[in-house]
Amino acid sequence: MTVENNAAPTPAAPTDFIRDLVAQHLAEKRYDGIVTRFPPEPNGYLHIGHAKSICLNVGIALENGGRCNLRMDDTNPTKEDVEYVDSIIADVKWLVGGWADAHLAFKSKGATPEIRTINGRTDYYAAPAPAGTGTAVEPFYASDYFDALYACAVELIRRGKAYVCDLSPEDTDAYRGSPDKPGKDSPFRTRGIEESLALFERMKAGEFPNGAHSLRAKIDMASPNVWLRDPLLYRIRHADHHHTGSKWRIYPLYDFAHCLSDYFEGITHSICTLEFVDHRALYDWILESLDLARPLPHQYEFAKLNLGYTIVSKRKLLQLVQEKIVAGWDDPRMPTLSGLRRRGVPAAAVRHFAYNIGITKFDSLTDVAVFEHTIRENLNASAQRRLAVLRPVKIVLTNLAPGEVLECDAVNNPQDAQPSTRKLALTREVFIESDDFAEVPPPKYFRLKPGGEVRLKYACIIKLDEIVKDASGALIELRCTADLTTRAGGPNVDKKVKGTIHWVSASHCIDAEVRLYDRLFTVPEPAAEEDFKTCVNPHSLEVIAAKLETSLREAQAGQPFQFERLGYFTPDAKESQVGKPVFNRTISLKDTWAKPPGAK
RNA sequence: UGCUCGAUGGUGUAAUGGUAGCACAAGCGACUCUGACUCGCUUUGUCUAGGUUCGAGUCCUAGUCGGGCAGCCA
Repeated sequence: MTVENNAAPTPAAPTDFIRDLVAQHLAEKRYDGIVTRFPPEPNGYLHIGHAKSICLNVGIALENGGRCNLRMDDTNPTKEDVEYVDSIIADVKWLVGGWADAHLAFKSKGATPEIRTINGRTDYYAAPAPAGTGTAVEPFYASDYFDALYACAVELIRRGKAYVCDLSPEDTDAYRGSPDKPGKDSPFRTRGIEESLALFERMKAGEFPNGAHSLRAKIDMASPNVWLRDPLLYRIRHADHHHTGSKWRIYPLYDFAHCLSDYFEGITHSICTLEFVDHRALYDWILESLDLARPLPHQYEFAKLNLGYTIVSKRKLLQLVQEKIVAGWDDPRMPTLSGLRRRGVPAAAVRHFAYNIGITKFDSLTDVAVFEHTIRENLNASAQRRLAVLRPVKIVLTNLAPGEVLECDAVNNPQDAQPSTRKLALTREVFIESDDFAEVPPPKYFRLKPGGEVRLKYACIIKLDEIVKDASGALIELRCTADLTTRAGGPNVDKKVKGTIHWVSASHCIDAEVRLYDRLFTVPEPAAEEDFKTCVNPHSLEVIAAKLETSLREAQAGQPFQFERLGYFTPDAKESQVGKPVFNRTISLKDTWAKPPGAK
């Protein structure tokens, strides 16, 4: 069980053109209630771009007292897998948990659409699981509609609006023409209804090899919209399906399955990304061709997320996984929800980000700094502070006796209304960060330098007396004097020095592995490269052996900490154990000083 | 050069015919036992040209530039 952080509320609902439309439709009483859906294909893990869509769809449901169905858009058995189904469920629950759980809808496990008769017409309805009854639930599956979809396809054929075509895939392609040139009618376009019906049934029975026939909508081969040039509705695929097993030998295509799935579920607003704009005419055509009994859903499109220094494409992320450029879909460097979670990014921060970036139809590139800001903002409020030294340099406080232990009170989180404290042990030997010492300090260096003073946070001010090196000139230790009058309760506790640094006692600390993550790509727009893999950041992961204050030994997986002056760190959910923690750096603290001129 | 969608500071977004605002970023300063946080200040914007209007980022026309579309993927 990992510690979840959903403390920060998601900010007030934004407004955007889609929410405006929803409000308008509600005012017009176009629908009884608002139903959206999030329809991932289980062919990869969900990423930060999906989070934008989830927050939009679930957010609209939440704001309007409606629901958002989680639906597997699983019409292509050759690319899909239960591993992905499981990860999608876990990631969506994580993202929505503590925020809008009541509006994320599942169906009863094993349920298939109810078949009803409305005004003499056969109708299919896929109901959500009743709330609070404790029945087992699962996501909606487009594949649960295969029977209903088949019936709709038969109905289309009967109405003369679809036909079985025998053209090969290559010929189908050639007949389609190109955007600026009309296509050509298939010779099978005029085939009789009965013949198409019989052929379609034999396709279903598995009598033909892949590609031998297809079911096509009869629309207009000369349409300027290529998606209206008799698009395929069904293809033959002799493949088993992760959810329906070996039952089907034909599978519907996206355009046919999606609009009808929306209809079966009573979706009102079917929100998708811009690349589907051209498909909207087909979406409407299919639904309008069937004389359906209930109000029809409508499709609205928004621009998907593009994030700086990030790849937001399941296909490309899959390549990183398959080629082992990363350790898996949940590698903390991945922009997947699993990766972000493992990295220590709170779900609330992802949600906040999704709300901050807005919803438009402009294809933009969001600065990754916006995301980093929401992560820091969330963690600053929620993360307990601890002291840790990543790259230790030994200090000997010469005026402390060996074995002497001075207790110090350290604040756990200064952002808390009533900050609590914990005890830290100050001993003769301590470690400080190597960055916090400079033998030849640059200008305005506030940290430890020869003859200089610095405060050990929560302890006292120390003065550097002597730098000890070995014969080769390598640093052995720094010998300092501790001014114990500057400790809490001491007469000079208020003495000011420019620098305060973090430290850990050499005898009261633990050794732990810490993984320092940096951005996975070296360029702002890796997707725009000829080959995005050529700009993978070779320094995106550095594993170090750090010295941590002893209380960190008990850190729970998923629990966020701020290592003071360094950044936010979270025990790795897979490899960290209580007693032997392994920390992932979620994100560094903002550093407005260390940046050398001209550096990144 | 078919169809389609779009264009507001460096980035992202708001303003629904009436004072161009917010966030991030950047810069300066204050505060500080985290060079963090917080606070204050500052820089920078309506693609172009016409038109409608008392008034246009918003409406109209034309242009420019950019995105998407020709999988038996979704």
